Amino acid sequence: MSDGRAAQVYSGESLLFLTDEQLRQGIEAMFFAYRGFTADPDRILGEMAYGRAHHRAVHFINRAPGTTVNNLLAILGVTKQSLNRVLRTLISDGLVESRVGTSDKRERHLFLTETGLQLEQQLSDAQRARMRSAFRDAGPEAVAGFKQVLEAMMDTDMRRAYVNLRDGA
Amino acid sequence: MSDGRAAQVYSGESLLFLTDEQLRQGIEAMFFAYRGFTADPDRILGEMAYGRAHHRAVHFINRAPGTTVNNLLAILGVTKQSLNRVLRTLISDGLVESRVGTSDKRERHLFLTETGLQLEQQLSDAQRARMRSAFRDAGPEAVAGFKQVLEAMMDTDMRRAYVNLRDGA
DNA sequence: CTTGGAATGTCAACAAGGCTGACGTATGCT
DNA sequence: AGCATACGTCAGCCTTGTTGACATTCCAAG
Repeated sequence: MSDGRAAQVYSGESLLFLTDEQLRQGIEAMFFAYRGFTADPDRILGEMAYGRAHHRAVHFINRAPGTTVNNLLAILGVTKQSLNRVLRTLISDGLVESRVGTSDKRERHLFLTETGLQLEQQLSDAQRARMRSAFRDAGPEAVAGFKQVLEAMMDTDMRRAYVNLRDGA
Repeated sequence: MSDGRAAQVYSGESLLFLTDEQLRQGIEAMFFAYRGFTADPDRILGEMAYGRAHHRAVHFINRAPGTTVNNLLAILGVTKQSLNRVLRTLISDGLVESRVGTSDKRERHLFLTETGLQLEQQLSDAQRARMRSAFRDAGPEAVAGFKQVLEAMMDTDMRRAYVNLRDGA
């Protein structure tokens, strides 16, 4: 199973960054950092009747306005029932608008309303503030490495979704 | 609120890595990567009666054998009731042993049994495999940056916990 | 020695947010 | 006409988080 020893043995050069110890550090760093990553928006959401699931929906609708439900489903990686519960509250609270598709009337295209945009701003300002601070502390080279490793850690489908969003598919 | 524009304006040199666009990429990278990060252990846990919470408990007990419940509570950032539910099943299933403290008999010290160690190995092998692959693809400099940014993203308390674990407190 | 507080465990109730399964409706395609 | 697709919804279940209340055990201070 574990080839950490092997990695150490092979490291005539410098594969020391692949030791089990280094990998464990990476795992724990992901765990603790993700907590920080979600902490600020969670605090804001906690004061309202919303949760992390609402944040995710609002984020990606803002990111790709007019996206369809199926599309969002694929990006979020949840079931339609799960997403629907969230969307229903967002729509009835007037944060999200659902428009019937023009070419294909089966599809619903999702948009943020003014209120929805405000919430998105509030949440992403909070989350960006932490990210900005972390980026600034670490510097541009570190940020490049950070993104490189994260991208390599994604499942293939998610990497595709990520790259599409990034490069404007 | 958002000072992304400001960052761009100030970037006589190279603060371009602090633009809102770059920060958004970082945010989405964290989101997608974390999904990959937990996917493999989740699959294994799904086949048993366990979930991600059990994984976390087992991981940190293995990491610091003999740790107390309070200690684990602080690291995991959940309530004792929540943790207790998980620990109870792990103990009654014979994966974790809880020993009354010698110096302070109020404390319970937690250890993995042989079976517990096996599960931990299985889970962390799976998780390390993905981390190793990502590290290898990205290379040592990227890994250094990855850890640097993640560490800067943590809450102060969690950073302390992380560093203590890393440096063997 | 008594008492207060700390550490732990447990019960009950609840909520968010996942899941599956089943079903209905509208629409599009062949 | 009939099948497939997109979406919504109802019902029920699970995990994992939360509060609040309360009991036990034990250390330490008075």
